[in-house]
Amino acid sequence: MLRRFNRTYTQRIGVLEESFLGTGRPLAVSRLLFEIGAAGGEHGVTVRDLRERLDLDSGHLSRMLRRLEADGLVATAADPADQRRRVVRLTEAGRAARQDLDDRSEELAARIVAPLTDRQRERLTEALATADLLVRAATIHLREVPPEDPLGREALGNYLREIDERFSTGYRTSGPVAAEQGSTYVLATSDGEPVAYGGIRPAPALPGAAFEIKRMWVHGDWRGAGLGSRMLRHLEQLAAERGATSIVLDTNEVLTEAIAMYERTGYRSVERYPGSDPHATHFFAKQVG
Amino acid sequence: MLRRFNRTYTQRIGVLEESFLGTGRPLAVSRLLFEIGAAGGEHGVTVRDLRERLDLDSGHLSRMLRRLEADGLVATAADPADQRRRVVRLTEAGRAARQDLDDRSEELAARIVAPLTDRQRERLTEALATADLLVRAATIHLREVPPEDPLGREALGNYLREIDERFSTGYRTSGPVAAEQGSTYVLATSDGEPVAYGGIRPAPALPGAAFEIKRMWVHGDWRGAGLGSRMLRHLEQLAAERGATSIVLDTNEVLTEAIAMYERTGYRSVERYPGSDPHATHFFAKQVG
DNA sequence: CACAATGTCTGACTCTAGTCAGACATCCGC
DNA sequence: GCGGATGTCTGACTAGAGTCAGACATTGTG
Repeated sequence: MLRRFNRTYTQRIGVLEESFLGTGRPLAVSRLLFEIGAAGGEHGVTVRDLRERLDLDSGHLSRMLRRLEADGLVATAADPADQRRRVVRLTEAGRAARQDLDDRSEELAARIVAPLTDRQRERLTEALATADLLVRAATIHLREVPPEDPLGREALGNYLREIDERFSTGYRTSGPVAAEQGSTYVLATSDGEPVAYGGIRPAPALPGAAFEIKRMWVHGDWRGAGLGSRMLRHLEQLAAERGATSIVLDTNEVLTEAIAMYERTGYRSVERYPGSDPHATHFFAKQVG
Repeated sequence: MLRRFNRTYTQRIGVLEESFLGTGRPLAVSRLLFEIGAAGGEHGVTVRDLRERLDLDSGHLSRMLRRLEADGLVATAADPADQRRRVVRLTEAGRAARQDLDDRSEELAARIVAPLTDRQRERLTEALATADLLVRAATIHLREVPPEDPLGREALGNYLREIDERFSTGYRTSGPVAAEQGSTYVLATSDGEPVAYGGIRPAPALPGAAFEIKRMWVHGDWRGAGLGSRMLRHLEQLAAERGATSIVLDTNEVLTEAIAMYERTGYRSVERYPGSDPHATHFFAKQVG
C-alpha cells in the first residue's frame, strides 16, 4: 500500500512542491527560507543547525544563503557565543516572502481538496493525520548518547519535570542529577526533537547478571504510538548484549499507562528490590537473553 | 493537514524515490522503465502514450528511451497502424531490470514500516488506502468529449455492459448505439482510465427548457467516492449554461444506489415523461439555473 | 497531389542539486 | 600560546532534469 500511495501521491500532489516555483526561487532555496523562519524565530538560527535539519552540504547551503542574502531576505551575523558560527535570521522582506510562500502552499492545498465534499475532506484529514503519526513513529531514530549530550539532558529534564508535576508530594531531590555509575542512555529523536529517553545500568546488588532500566520517558505527544515498548525492547537488547540475564525496573502507582505497558511487554510484578527508588511503589522483572 | 503530511512524507519517505538509484540509472529513467512495463504489457506502448502518462518533454523522453535501448532494456519499432508512431516494449533484460526495481522498492517499503507493530501497520495501510482513494478522487479530471472519443466509447461500452448484466431480462437493443441528437458527453479520467461518464441532451418533448441526463456511469472501483454526485453537478451546470431551467432523468428500480444519490442531490420523483426510456421505472426532475 | 498536422528525434541550451577539496578564522584543551 | 578540532565559505566540478527550435518522415484532407 505504501508504494501504491507513493505513486498516487507523487503524481498528484507532487505539485505542492513545484508550486514553490513561480516565486522565482528554486525549491531548495524556498525550503531553506521556510526552515529559517520555522527554526529561527526571533533569535535566528545557526548555519550548522540548518545544515543538520535539512541535511545539506556545507557549500551548497552557504551558496543558497548568499542567494537569499543578495535578495535581501535574510541577514547573517556571527554568533556572539562562538564567533565561528553564523546566525541567520529573516529580514522584514524575508518574513514577507515566507508568508507569501506559506499562503501559496495553503491555497494550493485547499485547491487540491476543493472537489471533495466536507465529509470526504474530514476523512482525508483524519487518514493523513493517522498516516503522519505512524510514518513518524516508524522513522524515529534511536541512538546511544553520553550523559552530557544536550538533547539527552533536555529529555532527562522533561522526565524529571513531569515526574515532579505528577507527584503532588514533590519528587525531585535537590541539586543536579548525576549520571549513574556504568549506565548507558538511549535517546529517540524525531526531527531533531527528543521524543523518548531511557537508560540501563548494572544492578550489582541483585543476584545473577541483572540490569535495571531507569528514567524511561516518552514525549506526551507520542504516547500511544508504541514508542515506549520499542524503547523498552531496545534497552533490553542492549542489556542482553552486555550480558544481562534479567531486567528489573521500578515505577510508581500513579504511572498507570507505564505499568500497563510493562505488563503487556512480559514483565511480572516482584517485591521491592535492593537499590530501587524510595519513591517507587511497583517493581517488575523479566528474564532476557 | 495535507501540508503537514507532505512535509513528513517528503522528509521520511522521499527515500522511496532515491532507492531507484543504486541501480546506476537516474530516477526519471527508472520511472520510465517502470511505466513501460506497467502500460506496455505484451504489445508495448507508444511513445506518445508514455509522454502523456509521465508528462514529459518529447526530447527528454526520446533521450531516455535511447539510454534504455543502449542498455538493451527496451526495443522500439514503428507502429504498424501508423508509421509515425513508435512502439516501445521491454526486452527480456528489461523485464528483469524492472523486476529488480520492483523488488528493491518492495523491500525498502517493508523496511520503512518494519519498526511498527502489526496493528500499527494495519492502521497505516488502512489510512493510506483511504488517503489514496480520496486524493485520487480529488484529482480526477472531467472533460467534454465528442461521441467518437475512444475513451468515451470505452466508458459507454462499460455502461451498456453493466446495464445488460444487471437486467436479467436483457436490456441491450441490438446494433451499435448511435450518439443522441444534440447531446454533450463528459468523461472523467484518472491515470488515463475512464472512471465516470455521462451526458446531457435537450428534451424538446418537455415543457420549458428541459435537459435530460443520460448514460451516467461510475466505475465499480470508484463507487462511494462521491464521483457520481460530482458528475451530476457538472452535468447540471453544463445544462444550465445551455439555458436549461429543469433537468430530468430516468432510471431503473434495480439501480438502488443511483436512486438514493438522485434523491440526496435534490431530485424529486416525477411521473414517466415523454421520450424516457421504455425500460425505466423511476423518473426524477430538478429545477436548475 | 499539395499541404497542414502529427509524431519522433537531434542538437544546443539552461538551471538545479549536489560533491569535494581546500582556505581561513575561531575555539578549546593541554 | 600551540595544535587540533570546528564552522563557514569559495572554487571547480558533475549529473540530472527540463526547454526550445527545428529536421525529417508519415498521415489525413481538401
